[in-house]
Amino acid sequence: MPFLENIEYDHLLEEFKSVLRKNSLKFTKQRETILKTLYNFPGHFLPEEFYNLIKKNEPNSNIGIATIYRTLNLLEESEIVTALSFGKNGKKYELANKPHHDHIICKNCGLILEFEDKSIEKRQKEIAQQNGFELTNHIMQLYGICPKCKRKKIGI
Amino acid sequence: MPFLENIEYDHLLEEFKSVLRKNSLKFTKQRETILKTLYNFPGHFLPEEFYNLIKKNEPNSNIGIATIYRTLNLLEESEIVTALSFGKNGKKYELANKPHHDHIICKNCGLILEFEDKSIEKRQKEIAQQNGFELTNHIMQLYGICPKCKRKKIGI
DNA sequence: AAAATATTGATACATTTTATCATTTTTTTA
DNA sequence: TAAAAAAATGATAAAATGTATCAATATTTT
Repeated sequence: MPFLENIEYDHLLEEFKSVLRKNSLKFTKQRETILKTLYNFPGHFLPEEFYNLIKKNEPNSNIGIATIYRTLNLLEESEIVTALSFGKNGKKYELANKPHHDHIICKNCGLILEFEDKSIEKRQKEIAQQNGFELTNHIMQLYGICPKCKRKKIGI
Repeated sequence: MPFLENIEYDHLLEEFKSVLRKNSLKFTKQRETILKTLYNFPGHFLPEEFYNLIKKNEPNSNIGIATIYRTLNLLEESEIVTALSFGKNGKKYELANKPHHDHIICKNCGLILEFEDKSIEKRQKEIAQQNGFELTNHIMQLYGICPKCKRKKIGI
């Protein structure tokens, strides 16, 4: 049970519990399993991928797909997970407790890299202000061809 | 028939025809109507909104919704239109023949403003290079609360 | 421990997008 | 320019994705 000794995870768990309390929601086995899985599997998952991941790794949990959708929505609203939406697919979810970052995505193989850039963030804030907006968050995705696919000379 | 004398539109049309020729596709009334509508109605439309717009403005065209989807996908692949995807809705389409720009979106009322920023574009290119990517395009969407909604003090 | 409240899984339903296919339109060919 | 070839169309079935419903169950409050 490495989780019980993991400060980072414990912190996350407390944050989630706090959100639940504030909204008079309940802390359930399913919600805990979902959070734990998000923590243990860094990456970007569609709800369905997530569902399968949990079925495989927590065979006894028996979580319904509806609960996956419900919980991911809840976690997104609480800003504990971030949703990425691109391409033909629906939204992909990832834990938001890491420092903010954006994504570079390979149009050929779907590889996703993460990066962050303070100078861009700063400009974004300025631009929002210039337009009278109060900036809450942003999405930035760079698309291109990754080194591997470039070598393979695969066009799009 | 102002289109016949409109250089900008003619150019767009030629571009479209060129894409069609290259792919052994055919230039049809429906495809022309869709391109024309995109040109005449700047904005960001869902396929369904687009469908209704055409039904209203070109009552004789009688285009099926499937053709709207098919043509928007084709135009997107050809980079003649750009698709924006955010929130719970599907993709919104707009003509891509204007200078590149990004979007600020109000989380409350859905208002979309456009902007461009050369310094961000430059950084993006650098970041892609640092990661070995060949950058082809990007999406950047800033989210926040627009001035009007701020005044109304409507939270999210 | 009982009552109150919220959650769950299963699944029906809704919505959005794509696939199918007979018919029509466009383009090519001779 | 008419016939043949190729592709597109509209209608609609089917798939894909996400949400709502509801009886049963779990959690929290009292």
